[in-house]
Amino acid sequence: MSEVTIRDVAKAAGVGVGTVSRVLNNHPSVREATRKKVEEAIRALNYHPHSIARQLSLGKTSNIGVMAPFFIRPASVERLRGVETILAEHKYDLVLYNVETKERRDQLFDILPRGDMFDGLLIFTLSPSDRVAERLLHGRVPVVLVDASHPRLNRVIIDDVKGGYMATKHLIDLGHERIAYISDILESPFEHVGASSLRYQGYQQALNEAGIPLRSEYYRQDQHGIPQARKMAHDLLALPEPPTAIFAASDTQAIGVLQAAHDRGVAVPEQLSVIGFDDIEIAEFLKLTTIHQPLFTSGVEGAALLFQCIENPEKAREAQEILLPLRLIERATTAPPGS
Amino acid sequence: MSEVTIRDVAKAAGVGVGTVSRVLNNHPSVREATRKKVEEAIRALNYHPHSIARQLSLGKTSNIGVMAPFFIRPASVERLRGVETILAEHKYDLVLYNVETKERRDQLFDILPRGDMFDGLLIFTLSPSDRVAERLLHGRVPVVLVDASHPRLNRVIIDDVKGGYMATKHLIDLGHERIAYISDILESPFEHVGASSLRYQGYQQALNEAGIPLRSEYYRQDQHGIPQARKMAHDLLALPEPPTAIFAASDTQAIGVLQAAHDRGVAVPEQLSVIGFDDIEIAEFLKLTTIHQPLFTSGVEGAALLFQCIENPEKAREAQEILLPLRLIERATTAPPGS
DNA sequence: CTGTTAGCGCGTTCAC
DNA sequence: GTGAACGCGCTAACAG
Repeated sequence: MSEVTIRDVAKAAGVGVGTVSRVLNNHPSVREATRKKVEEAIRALNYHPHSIARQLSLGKTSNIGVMAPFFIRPASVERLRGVETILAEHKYDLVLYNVETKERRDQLFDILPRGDMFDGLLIFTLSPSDRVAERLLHGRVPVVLVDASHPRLNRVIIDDVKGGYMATKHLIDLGHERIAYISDILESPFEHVGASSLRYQGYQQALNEAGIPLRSEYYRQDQHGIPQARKMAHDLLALPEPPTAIFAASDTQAIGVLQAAHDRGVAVPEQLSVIGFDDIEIAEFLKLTTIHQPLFTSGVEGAALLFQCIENPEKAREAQEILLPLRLIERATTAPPGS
Repeated sequence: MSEVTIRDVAKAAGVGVGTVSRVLNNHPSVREATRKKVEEAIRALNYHPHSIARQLSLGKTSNIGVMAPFFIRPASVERLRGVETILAEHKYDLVLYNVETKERRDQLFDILPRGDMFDGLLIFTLSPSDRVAERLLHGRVPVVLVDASHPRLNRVIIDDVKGGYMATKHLIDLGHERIAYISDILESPFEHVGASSLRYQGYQQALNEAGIPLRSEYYRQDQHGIPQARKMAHDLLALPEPPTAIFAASDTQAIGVLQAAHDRGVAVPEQLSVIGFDDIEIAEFLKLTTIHQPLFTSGVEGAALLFQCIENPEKAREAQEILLPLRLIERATTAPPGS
């Protein structure tokens, strides 16, 4: 089965391949009678056009590529969902390039601009260097960044500095002064992927503004993940003068903090305030105070912008920036210190 | 950029296209000197082979298709991660077909057996009918089912009946008699996707064995999701004679139950025992007692089996069944009734 | 060893 | 309105 080609159909219907092709793409100029005949043969042979051949001939793939680090993280998944929604509308499929190492990332940055395999590329969370951006810009297909940034590329982002500021400010307004920040690794150009270090800037900014000195022992970084965050929180809580509030760069990490607090019998929010970032689904269940960012929407906007670029290539050079709003969601893990 | 073809390289290097192709696929029979020359030209022109053309010529795509309902669910994501691990080893890419409606499912079942676009297909959680299985069997590419079953297809599964039994038995052994079961919708051939109804069978079996009569008011079903589960649990808890234990068909749903208990001030596990299914990442954090199934492993095993089939086509007809083990993980949400 | 040529399956002119 | 020939970019078989 399924070795049947357009030629077989043509033969069976007693017409030329051109006619079959015209029927397939419902071209107007084909007599009703012949159309019927061809459709009959198609059904009889259970013929389906070979999409690869079609792609080569058309120069179009009907695929969208998504390059994402750790697509398993709740935030990425939520974004992907948004993307999927738009793809379905356009009858496009999704080719996923997961990246978990620096090598893989660079390899993909090298290969992907070529852009065979898909008609447009979405890059999550990985901000390209100038050199890479240049390649992307001159590649065969349009590119849109989501949760990543570069001045010359189309992008949908949030203001991470502001987000960090908002979270920290909330804690300060509550009366906290011993405020810690934990995040994934900032230095690694791969791991940090920007956001955490921008949020850190916001954190510093809020502290400065309030005249609260920065304490290096209140800042910890490690690989992303619940257990790592738990460990960092333990270290923080074991300090001679432990923080009264912890700002975690992601809700996932906030969960680790909650866990550590629980381990040590530290009451949240009475003895420790915890604020996260993202507002992933379980955040509500955990009553976690957090900074909400429009995850699903970012996928929708990114995909929509990408399709605009595909349909209208000039658009691709515009380097539009879509800034999504942030919102503080006060739930039950933050309160005045010692309350 | 990137419109450069193999012919341009050939011209630039002053050789024939055949030679360039040979260099590309590092065919042994090409003199070192010419190879150098060609590689030089390739670099100079920044040439990358067009993969679509390559695929058409080779009849091989280096893609694996994954068809999954709601790939956003933690369980699917975890499986995908397992798949990704194996794909990376084989230098294959992932084409994702998300299905959220019956129509989409049927459309994919119709199109996908054609198997252009990928060299092998993984189907998650969707058990095909006999008719579809037949199509899959005669399709162009091998298929492996993960968390889905059909006697004629290769598959990696768990014993869901047994899982349901284990969960219920655990509750019974603890002394519970008023045991409820909540799940997603069983009837919908799409939504239920088998597992929940099999687990229900296990639930009934354990009850029967213990001589505990089945109570229809103790069984609820609704769409999958935390809020829906929360509502079902509320209904259960509002019963004149509420259950003392609830078995949720998935951890996600168990979270909804926990939430409802919290809403009503019902202490877990003192006044209500809760057991889930899957053992997703947050289950540990929530101290949720649950039935652990090897999610990540199922992806690994499924992908590995698929590659075996790709390399060895006879294997594809074998309809091998890989049964993954289940394990009861006792944490802190179950206890004797009224303890 | 290497250049040339014939497909891979389909869409698309271009004559008829 | 419709059939035949060509091209998409590449690999493989065949000469040389």
